[in-house]
Amino acid sequence: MLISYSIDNGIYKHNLDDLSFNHLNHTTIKYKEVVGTGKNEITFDKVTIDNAINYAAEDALLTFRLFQNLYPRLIKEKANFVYQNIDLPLVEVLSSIEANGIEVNKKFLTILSNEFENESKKLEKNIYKLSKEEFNIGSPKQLGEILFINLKMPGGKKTKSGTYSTDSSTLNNLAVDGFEIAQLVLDWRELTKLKSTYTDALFRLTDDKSRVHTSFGLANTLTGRLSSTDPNLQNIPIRTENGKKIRTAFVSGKGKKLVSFDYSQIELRLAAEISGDKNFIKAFKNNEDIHASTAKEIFNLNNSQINNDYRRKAKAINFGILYGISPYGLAKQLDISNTEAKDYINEYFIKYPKIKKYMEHQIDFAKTNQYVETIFKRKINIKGISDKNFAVRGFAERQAINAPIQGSAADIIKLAMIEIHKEIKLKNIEAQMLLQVHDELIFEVENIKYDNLVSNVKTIMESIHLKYKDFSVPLTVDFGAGDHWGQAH
DNA sequence: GTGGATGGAT
DNA sequence: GGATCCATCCACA
Repeated sequence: MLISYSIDNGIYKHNLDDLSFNHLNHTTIKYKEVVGTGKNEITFDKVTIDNAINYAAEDALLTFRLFQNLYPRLIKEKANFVYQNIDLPLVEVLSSIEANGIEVNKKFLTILSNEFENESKKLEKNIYKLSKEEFNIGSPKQLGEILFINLKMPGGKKTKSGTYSTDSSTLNNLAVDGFEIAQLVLDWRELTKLKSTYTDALFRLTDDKSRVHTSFGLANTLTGRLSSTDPNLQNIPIRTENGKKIRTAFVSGKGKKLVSFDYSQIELRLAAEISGDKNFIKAFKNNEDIHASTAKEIFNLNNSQINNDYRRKAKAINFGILYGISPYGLAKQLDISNTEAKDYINEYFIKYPKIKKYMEHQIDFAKTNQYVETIFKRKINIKGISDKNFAVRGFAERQAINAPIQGSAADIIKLAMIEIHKEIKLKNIEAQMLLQVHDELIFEVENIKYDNLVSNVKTIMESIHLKYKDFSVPLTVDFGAGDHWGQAH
């Protein structure tokens, strides 16, 4: 468990009784205090059983200081709802998730690790053949010199620090131009990344029951999302074929299943809800394919005219909107001209006028208040909203647009987690919450309790927000089950 | 030890 | 020059 007390980003207190000490070697207690203009940070790292008593003594001091210095501001800044009803009760839930851990198949991890190793060794040999010399492929500096000096390839762009850029888009361009070595390096990068960051690291972090226990950060993010470390279980691969294999290593115990529930398009739904855009709300009420629906609107298509290319473009714009897109960014994303991108965005704002209003309002609000807020009034401070530098200002503006959406989604799934945790206890459902991945919750459940879990969890996730606020847009949850995470998702 | 480059997720 | 994170590696102090 990783808890911060932070005034910048919501305020938190914890009670020692709330914490599980089953996995103290995974426990980091972090105390952050900001008073006036000074910043004072005390970090307790890797608390062990031996010093738990000392830690308890420290905690009394921290709690005292918290109430003396921070609690008055908590009230004054009206952040009390989020504190009392979301983040504080979530502490117990996270503690339980961390203690549960999730089982991994160590044999399979070993097989995967060897497979990745062998494949990357082969690639290495082929890369050296083409480069005519051996070098450290993992060094961007050496790689850049090989490609752009020795082999004289075109398109060498320097990074800030003066080395040649060798990121995936650069290498991809070279690969498309027929430079075989670039594709080999991309493949090599994928395999070595999977091995070092995932298969080997996960193996190393298992306990004596083959389970891994992450630590969740409750106050590490600007928007109110959780974060996950040691290992980070919120970025397990899914996009590539090799990456997907990693998810197969996360398994359920004998006689049990892993069940995954995920919110469908929650951030776009919240954008519709917060902005009040009629067109968007209608599409969600009718349970339409939202990207196809957007394609119809902005390209003026009928049902028979929609194809994957239109849908892909509409999807990129929808996601771009959430992030406060610029025509330049969209152009790059879709590989189209700036003017074409600008046309798309203009058309978008014509069809979804309240979205445009929302964006403008967020920027105004942030300029006036130096913060924005989620549906549940979580405050998110925004720095640089009036900066003279357009890059700094633009960044702040995009934060002002994105943070309430991302943060509201975080609030909602947190509320659901708290309620589900209660419900599982109350109804004696033999199931454990294992993971949260921003819009997804994963459980391990006795086979015979599966139906009970599904009906309860789905209902809570889809309706918990209604306890506090009426919504125009429905929230929907998809679920799946299997013997491993890949199957459940 | 630390910052930069890179890349994994939502 | 699209938001939020975290881990790994290299290179340099």
